[in-house]
Amino acid sequence: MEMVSALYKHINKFIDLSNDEQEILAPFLKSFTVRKKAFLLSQGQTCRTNYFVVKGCLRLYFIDIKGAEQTTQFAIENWWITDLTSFLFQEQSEFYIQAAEATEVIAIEHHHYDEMFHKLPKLERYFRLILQKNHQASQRRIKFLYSQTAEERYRHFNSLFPEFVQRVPQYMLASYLGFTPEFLSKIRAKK
Amino acid sequence: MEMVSALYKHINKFIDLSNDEQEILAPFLKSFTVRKKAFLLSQGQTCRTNYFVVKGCLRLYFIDIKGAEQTTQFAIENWWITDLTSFLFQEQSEFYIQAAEATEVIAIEHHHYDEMFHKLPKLERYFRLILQKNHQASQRRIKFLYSQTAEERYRHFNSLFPEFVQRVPQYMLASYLGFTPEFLSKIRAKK
DNA sequence: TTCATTTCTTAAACTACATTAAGTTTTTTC
DNA sequence: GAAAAAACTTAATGTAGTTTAAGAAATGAA
Repeated sequence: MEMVSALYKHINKFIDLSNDEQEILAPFLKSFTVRKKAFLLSQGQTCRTNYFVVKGCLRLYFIDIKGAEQTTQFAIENWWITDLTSFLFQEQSEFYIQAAEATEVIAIEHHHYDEMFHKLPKLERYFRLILQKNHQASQRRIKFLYSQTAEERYRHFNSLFPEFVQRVPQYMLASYLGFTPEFLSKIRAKK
Repeated sequence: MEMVSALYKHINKFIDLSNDEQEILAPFLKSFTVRKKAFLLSQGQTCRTNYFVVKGCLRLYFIDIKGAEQTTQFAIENWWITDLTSFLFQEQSEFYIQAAEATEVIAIEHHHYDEMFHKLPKLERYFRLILQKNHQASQRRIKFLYSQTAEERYRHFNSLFPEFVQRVPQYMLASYLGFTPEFLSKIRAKK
């Protein structure tokens, strides 16, 4: 299956997009492959792109004051990912976006963004629904961060996404869950 | 100024809403006042409403396993607040929404939600932009939670929102920032 | 204007998790 | 398939923040 049709398929889960409308959208989309560990954004650059993951896995992270990588977000199949602050205001990013695996992505450029919504107002609804899901996910994530211990967060995440836990290195997962790789080792060691 | 006009004004910062369109929207809005400490949602209820704060302050919190209140969100003037998971899927909420001060709110009911977007598709854009801001705020918040110590988070928040810090009790602020009220006292004591 | 309630403070004892450092295993590369 | 690089483990030591508990201050109610 051609890459962009994965996005059309996803959009059609939320709104009805006719063939004509797909053709209007097409020129705004660029699809390509990134290999494992390649960067789509680095600290200091302006984030010019919103990425849709067709296949594979991207992660958003920053380097904290102690020099450690802090992964704040993963994006797998059918998720969008970007540094929204940098993307919206076209200012320097403090984040990196990196491929955690070889990944197929579809990109929409910031300089096309307004035009795209202008030509296809229907997409307002699609992105509203996507952002609503995002917001919902954020609310749940904050709740877990505030109510569970490190060990509970790991066990909970592991029970929700057992296959995903296998896909990424433990040090990425540890920082995503808010603790150190050493502590994750310790948790896994018992039982 | 009448309450709902505060919302129209806010909407008009993002999209153009004609007088006619305002009249279409009006029947979907209910505005009222809640007094300090009153609840708009309690754990176990289904969240049927999305709230817009005209004036005052609402907070979203839950009770953790140890019985402590964990404030995960505040909403002040011109912010929307709801338990999105409960609101979207009309399932039992694990949260409380409580007035931190006497508060003027505008409410949109879940059973009007789809109809509202149907009659006023323009609002898709408004809510997309609002949710985009939300998502951006979430990304920044997660970054701060992952990179700063409790003390740094307090000082940073305090420098960004000095007036707000005065408005709410310290125990709400402490849990919002992810630590105990006792620790906040300690931080404030030094210097 | 007093009594009750809520909020804030202080300090000692405790703990979940971080840090450091060295060694081991796994994966990648050529 | 050997060497290098990346990822993971283990364990001792350290610390930021919690817990508990009691008292003080502020706020609210009658």
